[in-house]
Amino acid sequence: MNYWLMKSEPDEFSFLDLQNAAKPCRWDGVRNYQARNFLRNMAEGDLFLFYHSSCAEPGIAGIGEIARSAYPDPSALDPQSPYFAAKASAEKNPWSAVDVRFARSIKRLLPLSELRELNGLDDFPLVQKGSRLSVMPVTDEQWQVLSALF
DNA sequence: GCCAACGTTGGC
DNA sequence: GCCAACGTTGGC
Repeated sequence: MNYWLMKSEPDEFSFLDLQNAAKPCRWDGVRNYQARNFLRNMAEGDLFLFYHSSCAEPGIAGIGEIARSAYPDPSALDPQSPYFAAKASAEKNPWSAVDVRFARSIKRLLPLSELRELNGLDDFPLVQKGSRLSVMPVTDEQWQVLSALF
């Protein structure tokens, strides 16, 4: 099983939204090739850190689980969607989505500022200067470091 | 709101 | 293929 981190703006979709959802939620709108490639490497049952970005308290809010592995992202074909991709077609849709569900809560939000202080996360893209990846892998070692705070 | 850093676009 | 211009991300 692999571990991941995925960013979401809580104003749009928060960890609480995921927790309160009655069924799996689609994680769509990823429009970066590197992030998309990580999506495609996800398997049902993988766990991910749900990260809140672009908000008052950026940080890890909780833990989710991949409920369905990657499939073509329907939002790329929807002209009404903010994620509409004009160059995509049903035959050739380069973008992927996964479905996710709530896995477990953590004791408190783990703020980015605190994550920067931890030892063992130097190679973690989240804390690297200039990194904007919205989907990234988490190594077993990094997960171990973080799980001490869950 | 600012701005650094990055990714993408498009002319050449 | 280069690279300037532009748009986006995302912390602060």
